[in-house]
Amino acid sequence: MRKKSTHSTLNDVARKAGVGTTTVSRVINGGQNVNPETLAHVRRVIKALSYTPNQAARSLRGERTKTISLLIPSIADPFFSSCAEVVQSIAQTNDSLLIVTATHNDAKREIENLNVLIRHRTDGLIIAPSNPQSAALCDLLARVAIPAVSIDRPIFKSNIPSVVADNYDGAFTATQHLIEHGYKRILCLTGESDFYTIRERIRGYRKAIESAGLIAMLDTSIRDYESAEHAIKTSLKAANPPDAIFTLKNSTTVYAFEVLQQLNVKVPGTIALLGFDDLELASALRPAISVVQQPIEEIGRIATELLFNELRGPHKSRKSSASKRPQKIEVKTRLLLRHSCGCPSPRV
Amino acid sequence: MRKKSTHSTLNDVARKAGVGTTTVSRVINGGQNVNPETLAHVRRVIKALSYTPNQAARSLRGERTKTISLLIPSIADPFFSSCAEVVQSIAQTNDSLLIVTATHNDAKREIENLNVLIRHRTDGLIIAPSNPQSAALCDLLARVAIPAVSIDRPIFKSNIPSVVADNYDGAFTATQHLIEHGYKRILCLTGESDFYTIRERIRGYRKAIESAGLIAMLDTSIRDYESAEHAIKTSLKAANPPDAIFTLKNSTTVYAFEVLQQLNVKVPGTIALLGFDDLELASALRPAISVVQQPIEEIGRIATELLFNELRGPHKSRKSSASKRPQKIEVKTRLLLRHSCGCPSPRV
DNA sequence: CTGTTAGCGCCTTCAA
DNA sequence: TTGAAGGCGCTAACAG
Repeated sequence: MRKKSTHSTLNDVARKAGVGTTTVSRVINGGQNVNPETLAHVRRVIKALSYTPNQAARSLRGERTKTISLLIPSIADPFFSSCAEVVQSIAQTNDSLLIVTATHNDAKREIENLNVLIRHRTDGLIIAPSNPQSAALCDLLARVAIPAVSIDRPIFKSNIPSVVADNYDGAFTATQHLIEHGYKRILCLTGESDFYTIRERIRGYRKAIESAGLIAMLDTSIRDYESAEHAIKTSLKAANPPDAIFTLKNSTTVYAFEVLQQLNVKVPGTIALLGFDDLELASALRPAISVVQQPIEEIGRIATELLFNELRGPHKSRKSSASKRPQKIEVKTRLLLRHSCGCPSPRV
Repeated sequence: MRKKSTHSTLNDVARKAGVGTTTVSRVINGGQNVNPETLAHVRRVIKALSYTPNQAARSLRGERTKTISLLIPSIADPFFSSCAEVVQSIAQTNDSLLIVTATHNDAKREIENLNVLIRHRTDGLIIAPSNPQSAALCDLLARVAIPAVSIDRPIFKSNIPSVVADNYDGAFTATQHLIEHGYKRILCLTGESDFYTIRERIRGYRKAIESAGLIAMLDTSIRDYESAEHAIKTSLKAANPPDAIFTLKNSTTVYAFEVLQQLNVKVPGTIALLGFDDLELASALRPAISVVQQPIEEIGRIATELLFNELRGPHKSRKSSASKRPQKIEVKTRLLLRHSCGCPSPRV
């Protein structure tokens, strides 16, 4: 008969302390209504046995599992890891653990991960949906009534609240800034244009361009350095080459920067550059790259607080105040003007 | 009488299907020894009820919790988030979830987090110990017999295996490289010098310097841009200014780079620069920064595989083959020669 | 203030 | 091939 587990149980403690299990339970839950001496004694035994309550047993009784989960495309991505950092920190404040899974923007993996998380009865979900339209995701989320908040991208056709950057406004403002610099031919390089965030940014760019009576120049073909090189070279050789480039995502910004550098194009002299999303070393580059900075930490913070609010106050699920839900919180971005857009270099 | 939980249980399924719980249990565990028709029927009911087994109940019976945990200083740090990415991926392969907690190199938080993880009965631990010497950590880890592997830094006085970069060798090789370039006065800028990794790198630097008959120039005062500026300015004004700088951690490298740039010092012309740890945009900077690259993914991979091996084969805990444990696996670093060290710029 | 008891959902003997 | 029953560790009635 080998021991099931190496951990001692509440029962062990009770026996060894010569008290009932209830008393021990009271002790580990704050020690209300326990004789001070008994309390001290039991505490001593607990320490002696290095007893730690078993969360599984508690969860089984219907309590929370004290875990929340984060479903993101990638953990290594600075955007999402920054987000994870604040989510974890707030989870900790709420006495909860954070489970992280990576979906790699793959709907199938997303569902699989979600199922595992459901099996583990995680208390709540923060999710950057691989596909905002996914019916399978909505169904699953609706079937198990597990509190969820989406980040970075909304989940359409569901009443799951979402916290996203104001991509439209960010791109609009950025484009306007370029226009104010006097640039007339602003080329927009997108990267995968099928993402919600990218589409929103394109919308913003378009709106600003059209409002100014300029013409939109969009290239959605950028995938890597080579495609960026091709796109930029081509546009430079055209009759009306661009005088500014607006890149819509991190990797595209880097490719564009490297290509321009490689081609010895003067930035911002010949072509200005402005990117969506901040880069770690953007200010150490020459020229320092101006960017639209997303409020990552804030997105993570708001989403997590929303989630824990939901967990604390089990909202009347359908009626009444819930009727006006499907909230979508858009957090404003910030335009970080460094040098590549044509602004004067700030002193460090 | 409100329902305890919204989830249906194995019992619900059994009742609805008109079979015993055992049969349902068999079905969800592979369906061995079940009449094909019964099996199909039960499966249908399971689907109809969107039944998902409750992991807490399984764990309570003594099974694994199917979770492993990562204790790292910070999730946002690219080094550790890259590591987390591969750990999560391997965990997934092993049908396990990954819990991540941040210690911020604070021993107290580390212990607290660990206690929570123990309460959750996590199956295993991957930990970058805040302090390799911590007795409290060792004690705790020894008391609960929970499989653990340390990364980035070893845990001394314990038989927990560790997977770390070969910091000594990396620094040694890097310093030698600078020496081969002909630099005679190589200044080493450390950052917090009380960390294991930094100390190892200092050892490597020293060894190379001394082997070459040069004299070590060490500055351990770098904490931010200002301290870096002060340190570099001071050394430049000295009788024998350095002709190369070797920085021992990421942030220090960036500070040094910015200071040199600010001071209009020609790199690598006047002073060469080489850093420990790779930077996201190191190759986009001018000059592109040469670095010692740590095998992050490999460290994460090896550590996680070690952990799951341990979990699979509950090793005869003390005797026999275990006697030669306390393994310490040192993974070789890679010298990435770009331009700042004096090497010719590689074409992109 | 304290103890007894009945499950929470699941798996695993043990019988049939 | 199937089912009944016990127990994993814990907490919340419900007595004393």
